[in-house]
Amino acid sequence: MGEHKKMPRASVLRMELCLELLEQLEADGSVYVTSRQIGEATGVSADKVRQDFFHLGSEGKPKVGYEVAQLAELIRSVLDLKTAKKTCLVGLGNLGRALTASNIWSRAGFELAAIFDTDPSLIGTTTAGIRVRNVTEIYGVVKAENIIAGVAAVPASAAQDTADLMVGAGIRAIWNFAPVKLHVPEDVVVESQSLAWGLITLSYEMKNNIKDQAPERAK
Amino acid sequence: MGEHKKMPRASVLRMELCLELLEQLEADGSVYVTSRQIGEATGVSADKVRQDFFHLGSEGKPKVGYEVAQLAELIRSVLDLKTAKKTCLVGLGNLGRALTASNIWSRAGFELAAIFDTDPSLIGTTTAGIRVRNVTEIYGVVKAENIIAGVAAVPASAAQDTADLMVGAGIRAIWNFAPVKLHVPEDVVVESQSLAWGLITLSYEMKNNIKDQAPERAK
DNA sequence: CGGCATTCGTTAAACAATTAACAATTTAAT
DNA sequence: ATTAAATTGTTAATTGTTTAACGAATGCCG
Ligand SMILES: NC(=O)c1ccc[n+]([C@@H]2O[C@H](COP(=O)([O-])OP(=O)(O)OC[C@H]3O[C@@H](n4cnc5c(N)ncnc54)[C@H](O)[C@@H]3O)[C@@H](O)[C@H]2O)c1
Ligand SMILES: NC(=O)c1ccc[n+]([C@@H]2O[C@H](COP(=O)([O-])OP(=O)(O)OC[C@H]3O[C@@H](n4cnc5c(N)ncnc54)[C@H](O)[C@@H]3O)[C@@H](O)[C@H]2O)c1
Repeated sequence: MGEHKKMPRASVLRMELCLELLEQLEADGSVYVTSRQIGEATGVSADKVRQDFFHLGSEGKPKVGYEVAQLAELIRSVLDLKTAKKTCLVGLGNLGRALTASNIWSRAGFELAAIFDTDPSLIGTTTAGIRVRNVTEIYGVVKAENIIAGVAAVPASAAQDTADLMVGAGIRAIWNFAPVKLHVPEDVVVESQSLAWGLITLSYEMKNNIKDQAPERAK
Repeated sequence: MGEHKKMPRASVLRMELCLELLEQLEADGSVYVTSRQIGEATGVSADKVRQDFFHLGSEGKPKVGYEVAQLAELIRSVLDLKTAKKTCLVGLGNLGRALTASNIWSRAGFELAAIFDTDPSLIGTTTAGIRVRNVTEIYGVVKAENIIAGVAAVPASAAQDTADLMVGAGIRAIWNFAPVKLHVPEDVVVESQSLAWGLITLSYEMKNNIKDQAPERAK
């Protein structure tokens, strides 16, 4: 059985997709699922699915497949989705509000515990049951509440300052939505996500797909 | 000079980041920029920057760098960001509202031209100057308005149906936010984007970074 | 019980992307 | 003018990911 030192990033992303399917299967009462079925449903080749599970240290039975509940648990464990991670949001603009209202936090073990902004008209209001505070309070709140992760949903011009504040307060991981490279100490993890990526790649693919007479085969 | 048949996907994503920087430099009045400076600002290695520009068919001058405006134009051209692409949104929930309010469309040449939903309490209301219509009207509207792209911001259970409707109406590209693999004809481009990816990878990285005594060097 | 078909775990080969290297080119300095 | 320093375009080496292959394990069927 394969031991996993570090998993390819692409595998991690696929695990997320796979877990989503597994949870659905679990809800539907399925007990076993094969690599082929997983591939069918998620659009990933069965080979790749098995290779990914190899990285995890897989547990399937030939001819039967993988036990759904057990596999889901393994993925949650490797991705560390079970341990609770208290999180703060900085910047309650359009994006911040959407994130606040969404249900994505708990799936990955994150719990939104504080919201900060600089806008006086927002400070003191309540969103999703959380009181919005002045960003100057971040140091004390993060320490007091033991918050370890932060989301930067502020304009690009304020992103580095926000990151510095977060790092100073002791935050170890930043989910950044501003289109800039954040400079942080080595022991702080940054995951940047530009929402525009999707549109840009779509634009490029559209242009190419129209020209291609032999488009990529679905696999 | 290198001709570009197909650019690596990763390069496309970096182009987006680079373009953001170039536009800022343009606004600041800079005329030239070197690969090293671009790398510095975007967090990409200078080598990779030059390799990416090689794919584009680069135009820099040794010792001087690249002409900012010209390079930006080249990227816009290769990514096809200039041609207008009329787009519709299906599903005006939390995510849909955030997307409607955001300014990401125009940068990539997309124009939000129609909004559809099934919720009677939404149909007929106006958001961002656009009247929300019943999704049953999609066929006629897409034809009449010459809409070529669609955003699926509906629950996972409705995503494939939505995709089928879009394809039936003649849409050639789908930006999908539901965590499912959409089955579409080969000549339709799908770009799926799970917002949870960021959190999942963050979770995995946090776990690994804490354990690592020799964390990845910033490059 | 004994073959047959299926599916897994693993290894190996093919492919793709990143990093490194360097000659060619341009500017600036002496 | 000539040299020195910087930076590009491009090729080569390295690294990483995906695809393919196949023996071993398992269930199924006669
Ligand atoms: N809205 C989107 O869909 C979208 C799409 C792509 C990228 N983004 C990026 O996400 C970020 C936020 O986008 P948005 O649309 O929510 O912006 P927004 O302007 O709606 O909201 C920004 C919020 O941050 C607050 N803020 C500003 N400076 C601050 C500071 N120093 N400290 C704390 N709070 C501060 C503002 O008061 C405001 O509430 C931007 O970097 C943007 O480029 C957003
Ligand atoms: N909100 C987020 O931040 C977030 C995060 C991660 C993933 N997602 C995904 O994005 C999608 C949308 O999320 P959301 O939070 O906006 O959901 P939501 O429930 O807030 O909104 C869904 C909208 O789609 C409409 N709808 C439902 N069925 C439809 C149909 N058949 N045709 C047209 N419209 C229909 C509903 O009326 C509603 O307005 C989901 O697939 C979700 O998994 C959202």
